[in-house]
Amino acid sequence: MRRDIFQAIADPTRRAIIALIALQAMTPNAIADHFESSRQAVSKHLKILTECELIQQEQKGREIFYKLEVEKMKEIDIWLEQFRKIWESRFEQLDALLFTLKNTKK
Amino acid sequence: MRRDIFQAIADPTRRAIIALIALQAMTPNAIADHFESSRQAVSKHLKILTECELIQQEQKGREIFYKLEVEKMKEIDIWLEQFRKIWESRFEQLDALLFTLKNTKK
DNA sequence: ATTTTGAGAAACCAATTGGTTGCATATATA
DNA sequence: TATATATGCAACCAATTGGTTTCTCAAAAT
Repeated sequence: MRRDIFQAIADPTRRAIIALIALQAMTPNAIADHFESSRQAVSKHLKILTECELIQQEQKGREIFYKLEVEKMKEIDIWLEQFRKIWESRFEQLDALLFTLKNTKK
Repeated sequence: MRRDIFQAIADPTRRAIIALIALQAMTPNAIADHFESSRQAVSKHLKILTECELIQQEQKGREIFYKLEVEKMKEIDIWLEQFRKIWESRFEQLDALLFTLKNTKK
């Protein structure tokens, strides 16, 4: 069952977890405190995020800190790149149009 | 049942459809020709993409052309922004470190 | 006018998902 | 040493998902 980053970020709770631990690593219990759902539900989300290497574990005694592998997020950025090209070129086209209008007005 | 862009791009077929019609609008049949699955399956994907306003319909006779609303993709870009800040600041930190090493070496 | 074609809608189905509860295990703490 | 705490794992469950087949309707083509 191949995990995929796009599937991982599809769930809103998972996106919230990612944002939560983006700045500092946290334990499952600490993370679960921020949500309605149970620790086990959060743990399942953490498992999915770990499987697609979006987060990493760091064991400290009996606690496990989960930290975001922010580099992995670049994969989404790379996928977006193709569309960014399109919306930017449209913007340039609009820009060129405005320039033409401005100059023909004189 | 609130549709969400992150859920929409979670499915690989849907991502492929998005990429396919990014440059030119296409009919369901034309799109389905590019995939293994049936036209009905593709139509369901198109429905989901329409519901979250990632694509738009243009009726021409009995044909319906689906075109990408590329602006909508910016929503993902905006969400990514917070993480881009983090990975860029890390890069700057690394940059600063390399700079320090280089200068202390002398 | 009849037939073919493009497409949405509905009914159905197996697989997956997000969640729960209960249990097992290892590490702290009393 | 006995107890409390942190966590993972497995079994189970209802809801959702991605898919199929069948049906209907409207627009072209014959």
